[in-house]
Amino acid sequence: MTMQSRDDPTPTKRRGRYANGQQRREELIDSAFTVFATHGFQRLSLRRIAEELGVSHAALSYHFASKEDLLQAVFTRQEQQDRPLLEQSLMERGILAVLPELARDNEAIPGLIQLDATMQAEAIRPDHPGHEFTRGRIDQLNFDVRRELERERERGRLRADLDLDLTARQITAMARGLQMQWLYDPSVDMAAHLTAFLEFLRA
Amino acid sequence: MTMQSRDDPTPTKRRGRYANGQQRREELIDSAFTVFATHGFQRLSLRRIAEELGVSHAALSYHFASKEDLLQAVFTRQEQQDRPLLEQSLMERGILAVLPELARDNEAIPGLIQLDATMQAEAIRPDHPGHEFTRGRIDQLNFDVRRELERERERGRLRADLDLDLTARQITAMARGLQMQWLYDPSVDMAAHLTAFLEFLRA
DNA sequence: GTCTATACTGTGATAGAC
DNA sequence: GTCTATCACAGTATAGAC
Repeated sequence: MTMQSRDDPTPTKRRGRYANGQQRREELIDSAFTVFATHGFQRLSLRRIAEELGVSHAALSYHFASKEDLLQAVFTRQEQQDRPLLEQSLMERGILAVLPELARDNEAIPGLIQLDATMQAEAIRPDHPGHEFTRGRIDQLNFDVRRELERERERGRLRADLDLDLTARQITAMARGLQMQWLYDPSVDMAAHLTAFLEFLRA
Repeated sequence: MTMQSRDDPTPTKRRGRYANGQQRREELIDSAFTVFATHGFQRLSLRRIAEELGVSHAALSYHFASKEDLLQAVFTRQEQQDRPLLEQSLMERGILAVLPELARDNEAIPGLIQLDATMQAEAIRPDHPGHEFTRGRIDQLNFDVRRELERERERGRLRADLDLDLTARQITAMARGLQMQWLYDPSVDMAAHLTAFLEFLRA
């Protein structure tokens, strides 16, 4: 269950209409990723983003079907980049130890966290173009967390009486809520709040 | 500490420019409140809202300094309406019992919950006109929850080893996160997740 | 005082020139 | 393939009718 909700054309070429616009697209995704992660993305608009990337807004519109498409590409890129290292950490130390660290790491990329929170809120509308994508990310996260909790339980590090579906959702919900509060007040210690909660879950 | 962040002119009259536009404003707030709570507010725009209320968008702009001003007025109205009953419930049964009920009540007004979530995400930008207002609401909520937790502790219903500031934020964060997930999937049982968490806190 | 009519700026999207 | 030119719609502001 990988839930690859993005269309992924074979890396070399496809999509008939153009020969290798794919490569240009990848370049733009990388640039956008960097801009969002560092510069912080205040006042997000296609024209402003394009300006940062040194292209026209229409050029961006050519490479990405919509603004939503661009943002989704950035997130998919991030996920793919972080996945290997994350899986390794989880395997070695378990989610109970890794989760607070993830929260701390996120403090280094406020722009992406803000973008994520904004996207998620905007896409609540069922007819929003990014609705299914975002819903899929939420489900996938809950699924992944649940799986990691199972592993912890197998290792005897988790209380035996927990409903793992429920617990997974509690964790992802609290993490989300803490992110929002942290965005409004950077002195909020996301990791500390998560750690205190995870203590309740330990065997 | 009431944190009355709205300007509140004396009920009778003030504001020099008009004699009693205040009353018309109140009417519009009531109508808007009803529309948001029931109709669900999909595709929010001043023109669309005005259409629902049976006035022109310019008329709305006359009574409210900005779109943000209108939305804030709606939320302030809701808070003032619910406050007395809420305080009574809290006094009688305590937050540990009332919170899950509140979550259930919220399921009856998805439009307002969605509006709330959207506003909160949009106002993350420090230069957003609603930033301070929203930040104030978050702080106020954490403050109120913390106070109620203190009461529960005094009544001996709460574990003695809890950091109440931290616990309050855990609660509000999880509640927020659950709301978001529920907006994407109405089968998510917010009350059940909250109840299970509050169990950890009981003496 | 309240509202209609109108216009200004900035947004995301897109048809068609190159 | 790429990007210019243009579009429809957003929030906001204001002039003037009533």
